[in-house]
Amino acid sequence: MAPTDSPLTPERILEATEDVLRRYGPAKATVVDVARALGVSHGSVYRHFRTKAALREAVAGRWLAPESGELEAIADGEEPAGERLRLWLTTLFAAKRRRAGDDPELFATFLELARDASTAVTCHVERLVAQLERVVVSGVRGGEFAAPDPAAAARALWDATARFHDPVHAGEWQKPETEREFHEVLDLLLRGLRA
Amino acid sequence: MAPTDSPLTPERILEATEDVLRRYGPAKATVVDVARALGVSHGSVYRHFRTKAALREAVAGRWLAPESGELEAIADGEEPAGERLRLWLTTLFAAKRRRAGDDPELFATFLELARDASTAVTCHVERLVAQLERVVVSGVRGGEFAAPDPAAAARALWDATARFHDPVHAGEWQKPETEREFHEVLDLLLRGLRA
DNA sequence: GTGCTGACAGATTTCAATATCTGTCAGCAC
DNA sequence: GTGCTGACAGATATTGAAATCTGTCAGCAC
Repeated sequence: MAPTDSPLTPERILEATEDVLRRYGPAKATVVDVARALGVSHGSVYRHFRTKAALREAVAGRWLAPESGELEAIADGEEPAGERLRLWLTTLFAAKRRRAGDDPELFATFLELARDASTAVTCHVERLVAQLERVVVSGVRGGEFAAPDPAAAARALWDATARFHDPVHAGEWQKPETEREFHEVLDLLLRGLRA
Repeated sequence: MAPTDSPLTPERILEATEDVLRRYGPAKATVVDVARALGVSHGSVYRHFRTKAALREAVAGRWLAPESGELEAIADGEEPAGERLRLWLTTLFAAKRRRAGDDPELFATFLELARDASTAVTCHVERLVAQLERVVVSGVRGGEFAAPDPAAAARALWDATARFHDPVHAGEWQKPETEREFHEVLDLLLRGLRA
């Protein structure tokens, strides 16, 4: 790739890293590849990101942010808590499934990071469980849900739907019966929460 | 290993295969190793099992059988359905966790087979979900549970507890908070089932 | 000083030669 | 005939030498 006159920013490095990851996948992508794509030496990349791991974390963070944003809008919406919960989980599952299909290489990166309990992924999960907790709390306030410990209930909702959002299960998401199984689990969980 | 005078039976081959898998793990264990342990040529092993995959399947079947037996006794017991369901799932989780710790190499074999959707593992899961369904049906009969479609409810119970029985999650089972999280999920699911 | 380069040491990965394994089968021993 | 052996072809895994990568840093250009 030819050198550019624009300055080398973290932002530009992250974009190039995403491209490289998409093209080569997490196993083959190297820092040298990223530098080559930017037309700079790899030493310059290390000026902005201390390690290769930090770079991958940053890419994952950028990739995860829109997901958590979209869900936040639902979690803090105006519908009844039951509706919101159903919509939130359905949207989460749909987003995961879409991205696993559209961006398999980036998704593989994300799966590796999840395996190592990376900071970016852990924080993302904490944010999402906190959103769930807000929905549960508002449902309890409105008399729609009964939950002595909303934080525990939110965590239980997260754990009970693991098969539909944990990337290790991504291979099963394509199967036609999965959609039905997801809704069965959702119904059972909602019945368990109702006052 | 010195040759024996006793005849070469499938049973003896399976025992030797278990030993070899325990010692070398699924990645390194070979049919030649099994034959060596038995003091015969590897051609003799192929007389009893058509392929290496068939041999691994048979080992997995033998390994899985006691688990499904123990759970069957609980599923078809006399206690109230709620108690039975709680005990069944708790026993399943405890058994998985124990075996993942005691026999890591054999457990890794089992994980590989689960990944490939092997016949032995698929049948095992079907047996277990059928047991769950019997518990749900008896709960509905006794007026303890409400479930329009017991088969779907059984499947939902299985899917919602995936994090606590699916071998891909085995790494998380050691964490101290997992026991509590399991019971939170269990409580939520039982509340969802109650009439 | 600021931003980048390119050479470097040690760790990791690649590649091709070599060895081992899987699955088959003709044939030996009983 | 029955049960096993051991050699074989093709596929797979191992190995060690060579190439590449990661992360550092002295120094060049501006």
